Amino acid sequence: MDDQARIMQSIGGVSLAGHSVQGGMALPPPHGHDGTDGDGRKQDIGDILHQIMTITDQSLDEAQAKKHGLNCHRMKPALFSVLCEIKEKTGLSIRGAQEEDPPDPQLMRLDNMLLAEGVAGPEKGGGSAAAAAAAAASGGAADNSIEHSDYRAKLTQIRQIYHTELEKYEQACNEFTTHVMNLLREQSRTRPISPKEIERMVGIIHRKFSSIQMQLKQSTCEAVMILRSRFLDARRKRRNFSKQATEILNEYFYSHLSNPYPSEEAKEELAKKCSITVSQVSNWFGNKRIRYKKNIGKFQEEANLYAAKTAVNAAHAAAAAVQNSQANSPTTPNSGSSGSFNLPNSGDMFLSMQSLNGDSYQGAQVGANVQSQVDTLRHVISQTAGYNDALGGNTMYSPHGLNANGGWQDATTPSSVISPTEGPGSVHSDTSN
DNA sequence: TTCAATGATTAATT
DNA sequence: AATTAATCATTGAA
Repeated sequence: MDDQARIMQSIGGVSLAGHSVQGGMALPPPHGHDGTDGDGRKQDIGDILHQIMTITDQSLDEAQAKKHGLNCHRMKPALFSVLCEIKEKTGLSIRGAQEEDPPDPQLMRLDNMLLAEGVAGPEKGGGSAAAAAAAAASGGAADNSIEHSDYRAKLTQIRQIYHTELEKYEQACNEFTTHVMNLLREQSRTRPISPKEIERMVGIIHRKFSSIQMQLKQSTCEAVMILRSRFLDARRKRRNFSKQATEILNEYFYSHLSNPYPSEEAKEELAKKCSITVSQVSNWFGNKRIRYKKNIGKFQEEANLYAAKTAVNAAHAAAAAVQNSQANSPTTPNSGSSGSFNLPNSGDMFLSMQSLNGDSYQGAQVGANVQSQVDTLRHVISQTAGYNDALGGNTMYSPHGLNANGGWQDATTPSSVISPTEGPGSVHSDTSN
């Protein structure tokens, strides 16, 4: 009972003091009259602590009243700041180390991948538009793009899910953060909470949410990878090139048999003509070279076919070239070999064509295009010559620029003529499956 | 179903 | 970076 009375009295005192403070003047408290200022403050603090200790015993109304009283006490700000400081120090010592952790490398990887796959980042409307344009530009690639449109549709689906989920998370995170911040700010009126602490709390919340986000990103990445492996693995969805494209490629190949390495520009040209990509052209030539070299006999028929195809033009052009060189015009301009694969300046050196079937070619220096025409001519010659030298099995002759070591020397070879009637069925070395 | 043909990928090489 | 050689995975004809 006695305690209670004293408390009530103190409350009255505190309230009074508070009011006086609010009034604008920091008057000494009622108890402060008896001695020094220090004594009064001590008394104040004692009172406050006492009140805090006993506040749980009070009824709600009383507690509210007391709270108000405490809030208005003139010592409150100072005490709070001191308490904040103490908390700050202890809190920091507890978990001060993991303040600014570096960005998670795994998260970064995921982010990069999502960005690369076009899941994260800006809406790739341009991408689909470009693809559509490419499809429109190239009729042959239509089926290809249809294939990809399926992939794109699925990717867009993933993308949408990812973005809505991400947005949801973000929104939830923000909501939660503001909620917590409000709560803490509210509490900071009655509890010593420093801004730094709030900040830290926000950081913790963000970390938690970002770990959830990481899971989302991880599963999205997985989904994309699966989609990718199913749709974009070209080995699975291999399409044969159109007959036309193969034709063009073969024409080039056999008319440049001495050096079937199209320059970058030539590749681009071929790619455009065949409605395929440059790397596809490179693949094709890579495969062709190796397979041709491995089993020339098998390709003989094909070679002759394409040789015959271009024979007329080539013969024409070659004749013109020879005439030109005989007329000692030093540079042979494009002798317009049928318009196709006219290497503009393919870096081919001037070739001294001495030994075309042993004949010494007096035209000494002609351009690469002529060389290719000569290649073609060789086929024609070989075809008409009918030089059946009994290539029953794998007698490796070195036709054209293919030297004994298996390299394509652009120098001319002393090619004795080729057997045209050599059926397939020599060594089948590529059929390793 | 089988199997050669073929486009793509990969590791090694230059 | 381009190419070779080996290999993979699919296509399409038989």
